[in-house]
Amino acid sequence: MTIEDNTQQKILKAALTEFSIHGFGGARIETIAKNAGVNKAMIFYYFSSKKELYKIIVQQVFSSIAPQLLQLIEAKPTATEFLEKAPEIYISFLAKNQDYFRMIGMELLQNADNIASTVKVVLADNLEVPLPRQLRAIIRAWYDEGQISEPDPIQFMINVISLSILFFIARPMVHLLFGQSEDKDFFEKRINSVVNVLKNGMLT
Amino acid sequence: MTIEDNTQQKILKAALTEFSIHGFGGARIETIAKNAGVNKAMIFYYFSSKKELYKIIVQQVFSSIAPQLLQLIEAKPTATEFLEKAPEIYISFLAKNQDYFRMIGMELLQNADNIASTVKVVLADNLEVPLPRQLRAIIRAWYDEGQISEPDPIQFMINVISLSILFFIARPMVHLLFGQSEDKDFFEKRINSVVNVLKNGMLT
DNA sequence: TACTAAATTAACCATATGGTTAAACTAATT
DNA sequence: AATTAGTTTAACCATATGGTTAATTTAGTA
Repeated sequence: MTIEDNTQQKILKAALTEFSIHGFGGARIETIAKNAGVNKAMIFYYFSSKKELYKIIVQQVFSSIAPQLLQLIEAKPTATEFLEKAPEIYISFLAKNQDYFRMIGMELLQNADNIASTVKVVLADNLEVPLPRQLRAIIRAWYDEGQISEPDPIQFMINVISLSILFFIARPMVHLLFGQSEDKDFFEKRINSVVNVLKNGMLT
Repeated sequence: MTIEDNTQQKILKAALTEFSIHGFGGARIETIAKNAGVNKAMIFYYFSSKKELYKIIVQQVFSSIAPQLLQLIEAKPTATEFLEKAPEIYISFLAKNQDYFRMIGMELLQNADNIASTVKVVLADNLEVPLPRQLRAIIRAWYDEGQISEPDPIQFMINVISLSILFFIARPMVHLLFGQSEDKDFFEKRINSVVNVLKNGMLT
C-alpha cells in the first residue's frame, strides 16, 4: 500500500489494525490473515508467534512517535516555544495515526509491565543521554531561569501530554455526551485551547 | 467482602478485576471463577453469558463515577469552585478505584460504539435534564459572565478531564521514564498542579 | 421426617483458535 | 530442462474456551 506491498507488510498493517481494535487477547490471527488477504500460515511463516507479531508492532508504533519529540527537544526551545509546539506535534500526529494511539493506550492499560522492554529500547538505548533525563534537565532549567511556574518536571510533562492526548481516548465519550460533530477544524481548536491553557497556566 | 459475600458478589468482584486487566476478549471465565473461589458453572447460573456479565460490570463502573460529578454540579459552583474541586473528585476517586479506571479506559478504547447504551442509561435517562446539557449550559454561562476565558464548553471539559485522568493511563510510562517513586503525596501534588494550571489557564 | 426449591458440582460438548505440516507453486539460476 | 530456494496453500492437530447438563447437596418449611 505504502512503500512495499509484500505479504509481510500486508500482515503488519492488518495486525496493527486488529490489535488496536481488540487488544492482544481479543485479536484473531485468522482475522488478521483475512484482512491482509493472505493465508493464515503466512503469519507463522514470517513471524514466529502471535506474541512476537504483537511485540514487533508495539515497538514499531512507539518508534514512530519518539522522533517527533526528540526533534523538538534538540532544537533547544524556550518554554514558550515548547508549549506552543508540543501540543501540535502530539495532536496532529495522533489525529493521523489513530490506530497507533489505540494501540499505545491498550498497551498502557493492559501490559503495563511489559512496556518497559519496548519503550526503553526506543527512547533511551540509542541515545547518549536518555530522552527522559534530557527532558527533566531542560524543564528544570526553565524553572530555574524563571520561565515557568511549575517546579516539578514530571507534573509539567504530565500536564502537556494529558491535555494533548487524552481526547483521543475520550473521544467516543465526548461524541456521546456533547454530540460533537467534529468539524474539520476541531483539532485546530483543540490545539489552540491546549496551547492557551498551558501557556497561561504554566508560564510565569 | 464488602456488604455481602455471596456467590454473585464474589463473581462480580473477580470479574471486574479480570476484565479490567485483560479486556473482554482476553478475560477468561475460568479465571474469574477460580479467583472468585466458585465453580465455573455458577457464572452461567447467575449471568446468562460472558457478554452480559461484562455489560453489567461496565454499567456498574460508570454508575459509580457519575454521582460525584452530579453532586458538584448541583451545588451550582462558580467556575473557580468547579476548577478547584473537580480535579480532586476525579483524581482521588480514580486513585482508589484503579480497576474501575482501567475498565473504563478499555471500554473507551475498544468498544467505542457500545458505550452509548451504557452511559446514556447512567448519565441521562434518570435525570430531567441530561447531565451533558446541564454542564454545557453552566459552562457557557460562566463564559458569558466573564468568569472564564475558554469560550467552548467542550474544550473546557476536555481540559479538566484530561489533566485529571490521563495520568492513570500513562502511569506505567511515567514510572518508566522518570522512575517516579510515587510517594504518598504524589496524588496531592498532582491535584495541586492540575488546579493551578486550570485556574491560571482558564479563569479570566 | 419428608418435601421442595435453590445452589453447587463435575463431567461433558461444540467450537474457536493458535500453531504445524507436507505438498504445491513460483521464479530465478545453472 | 533441471535444480533450487523462497513462497503460498489447504488440511490438519491439540488445546483452550464459552457454555450446557444431569446429578447432588444445602437449606428452608410443612
